[in-house]
Amino acid sequence: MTNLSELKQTGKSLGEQAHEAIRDSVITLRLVPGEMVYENQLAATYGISRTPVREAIRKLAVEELIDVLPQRGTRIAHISERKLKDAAFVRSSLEMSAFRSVAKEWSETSESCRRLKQQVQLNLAEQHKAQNNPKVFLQLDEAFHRLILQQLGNDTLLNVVLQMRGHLNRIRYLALEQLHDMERLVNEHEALFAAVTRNDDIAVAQILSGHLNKMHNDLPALKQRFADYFKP
Amino acid sequence: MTNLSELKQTGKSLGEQAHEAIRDSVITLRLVPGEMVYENQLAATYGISRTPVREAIRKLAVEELIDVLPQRGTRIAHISERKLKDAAFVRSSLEMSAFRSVAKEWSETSESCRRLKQQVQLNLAEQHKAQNNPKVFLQLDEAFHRLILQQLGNDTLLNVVLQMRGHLNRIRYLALEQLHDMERLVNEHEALFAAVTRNDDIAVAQILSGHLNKMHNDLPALKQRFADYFKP
DNA sequence: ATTACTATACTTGTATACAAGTATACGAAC
DNA sequence: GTTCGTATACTTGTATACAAGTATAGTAAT
Repeated sequence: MTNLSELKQTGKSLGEQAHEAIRDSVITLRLVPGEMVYENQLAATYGISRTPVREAIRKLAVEELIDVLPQRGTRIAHISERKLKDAAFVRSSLEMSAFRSVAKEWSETSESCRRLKQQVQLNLAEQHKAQNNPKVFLQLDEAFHRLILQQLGNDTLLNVVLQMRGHLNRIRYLALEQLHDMERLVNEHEALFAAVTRNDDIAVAQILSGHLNKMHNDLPALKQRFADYFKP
Repeated sequence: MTNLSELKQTGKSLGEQAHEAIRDSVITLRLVPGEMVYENQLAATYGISRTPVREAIRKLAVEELIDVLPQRGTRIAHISERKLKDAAFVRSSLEMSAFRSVAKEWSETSESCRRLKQQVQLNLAEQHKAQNNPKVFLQLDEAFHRLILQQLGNDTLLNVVLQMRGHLNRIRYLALEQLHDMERLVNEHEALFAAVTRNDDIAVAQILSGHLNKMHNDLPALKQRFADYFKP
């Protein structure tokens, strides 16, 4: 696991570092849904005091990744179908608007568009190479969406999408080994970006709409297999 | 202003109460953009210690309503045109999706739809009566949008919209006295809801799209008049 | 006068001490 | 055996003490 000295690296405050560390642990399921954790325990784990740990926990509670039970402890949030559905709706709405907007304003003469195109093409090439490595592929998938969202220049939107993806990614990590159809996902990514570069925002909406709904297929099976992780 | 004992009321923790109190002060401009505040000072104001004040401040910093300058103090965030633009985009995208979805699933036979209809009609009647009271009208306006958003049953989306509105409302409070065209806004609200109740999601999108862009008209004038409040 | 240095009085960041609420184990009463 | 009450060992909530960074005022050197 993560020990104390691992945190002492950067210029960030202990609170921020604890936040990132705990958040990552929750999303990648190293801290399993439903598990109880305690401020003292986490503080000891990271070799820091309760204060920065509390700060981290409060932020994660706002995100609904953990539940604070007053005077009783802190629980890693169960995976909630309701929350998944809601987060998917928000993410979909925002990515749809964002991608369409980027498509509408795409121009090969724009410097930023050209730079983006290079990065995306690099990313897509790596996606092809990572077909047999689900974890790497998942990160490249994330990076692809992020690259295009960044082109919009709306950090607020980007942060909301990333927050939603925190919840959605928990089930993707749950289904890591079952991550199949990677080839189809790459193809969709390529079709999506092609539509962007020819200013075809209608096609973008069409492709993206189908693309984002892929994940829900495995849900029933996952819910059965990892019943303890889900909200009753 | 708010004193200490005002906080001791409810079952909520001091941290939550401080968060609500400070947040409200920021949005209603009692704490003016650009002003420096200090944890000790706020703690003294509310008659509590620094700990719950810090908790509140961290949450507000995530929302970008305040800036924490390490070892220097805390600044009430300037009004940023960039942030306004970004927040408006996010809000618009989400309300558009939400309203359209509510319109598509509207049914007069549904119990929840009938209940909502009653509440909305009551709200619209009050909007008519509040034509000469901008502050009340603003709250009714908020309530109208909130009522319909709640019908979607997506708390996550609602919370994101409310967060965006925190930023957008600061300029509405700035322009309180100039809040004109209230009659037109009511009419738009009525047209909007009428479109919802006849399942006309296309009209909903059309009306809402124009409706949400109204606020930006006054911006240049406000920026000139309250230059200190804006980011340079 | 200007510059460079230093002391100082702030600030937030972090650790720790204390208050208060919750669940449980245990035992007495019945 | 069951129930009730109580002590106890936890937890988070809050207050305070201490550490460390920042800006500034003042002073000495030039």
